[in-house]
Amino acid sequence: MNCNYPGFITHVRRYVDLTQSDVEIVESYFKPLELKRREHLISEGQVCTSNFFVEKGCIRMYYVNEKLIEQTTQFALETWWLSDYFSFAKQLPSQYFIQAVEKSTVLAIDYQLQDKLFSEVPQMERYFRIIMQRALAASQLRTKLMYQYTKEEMYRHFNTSFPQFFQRVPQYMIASYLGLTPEYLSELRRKG
Amino acid sequence: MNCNYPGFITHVRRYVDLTQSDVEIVESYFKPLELKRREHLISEGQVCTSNFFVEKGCIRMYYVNEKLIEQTTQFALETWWLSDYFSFAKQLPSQYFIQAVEKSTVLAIDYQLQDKLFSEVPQMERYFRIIMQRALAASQLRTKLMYQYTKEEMYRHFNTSFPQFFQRVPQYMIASYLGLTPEYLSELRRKG
DNA sequence: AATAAAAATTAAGCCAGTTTAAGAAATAAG
DNA sequence: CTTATTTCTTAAACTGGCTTAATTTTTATT
Repeated sequence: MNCNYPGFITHVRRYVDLTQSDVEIVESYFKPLELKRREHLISEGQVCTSNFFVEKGCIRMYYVNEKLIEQTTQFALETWWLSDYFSFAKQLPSQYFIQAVEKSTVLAIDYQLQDKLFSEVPQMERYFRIIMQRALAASQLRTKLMYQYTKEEMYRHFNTSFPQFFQRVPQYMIASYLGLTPEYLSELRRKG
Repeated sequence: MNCNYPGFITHVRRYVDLTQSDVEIVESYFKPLELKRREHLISEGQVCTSNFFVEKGCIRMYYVNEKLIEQTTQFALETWWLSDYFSFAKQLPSQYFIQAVEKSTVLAIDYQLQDKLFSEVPQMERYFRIIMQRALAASQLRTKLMYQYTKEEMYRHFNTSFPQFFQRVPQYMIASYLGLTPEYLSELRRKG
């Protein structure tokens, strides 16, 4: 395949057809970002001007709560999109940080350029329609898990569903994402 | 405006342009449903074949938990879309019920017809891309509130942000949606 | 290899919110 | 208007998970 971002183009082609010339146009709209571990894509107070696609690595979104603790609200691994969609859609300041959890490669599409891309390659509007719907489905599923599981069950579910994740991400971030304290997560791990 | 579903067409036109002939095509794809209070649109085990737009009234999505209690996960008022997007996108059985909370008018677009609509009126693909992104933004906001607020704060926030809602919806549904027991909600209301 | 900084563990005390159970009030149905 | 059903309230006992604080382990830096 003749393209610069094979992970990304393969992903797009799972949902829509792109000719070779489409691929070249599409790629020209995306900016690759090489991120060191713990490097930030955006910080609280900035407008989230881009939507981010994870080519390689892992990023997270978090905010800092009133006790000055980082509360992780989302992770994104390879082939996942992540953004503060409120800030992105309205171009208003974000309350979040978006940060690389480990060394990562991310593709960024700018809010300002999106519409131009859609008019040049209409399939990309379809691609994003499908991606947004899929993200919404994932979000509904997660909401259901948060209602139906106890904190202990959240841990066990997450641990058995994504065991590799525990190797890649510090425990305190996982604890925060699951809605429990690091101390309690530690207790649950000991229990086995 | 010359159309059958003015609430809906006005909403679409907030996001994309439609000619009069577009309007006629679009409307032909939607099925109006008149619902009595407590009438169901879908039940657990069925495939959620439609995406629902609330013209008038209020609908909710809920599942029945292991204690046989109805757990409400979402409400939709006028101009909001609601569906089980996992079941809808994959055409697999749903774990949810979708029900009218009060007498309602809903427009349904069928999964099977969606793609035909998008090829006839491409602006509708754009409309749904925007709607899905907006729903995702709302979902991210809600997730943040669930992390940062205590149950008492959830109640107070909801109560001051949507006071009319308390008049329209039984308290036990609201309690469930906010993630607290009806007993505790009652106690909070007494406290004022 | 030595030092500093960050992350994870352990344990005791505590409390926000649940559970249980019974009764009162509101709404719907005949 | 009467009865049945659904919804809401009250209160006491209970507990899952948090807080606090001190210690150990791991990771990063010089």
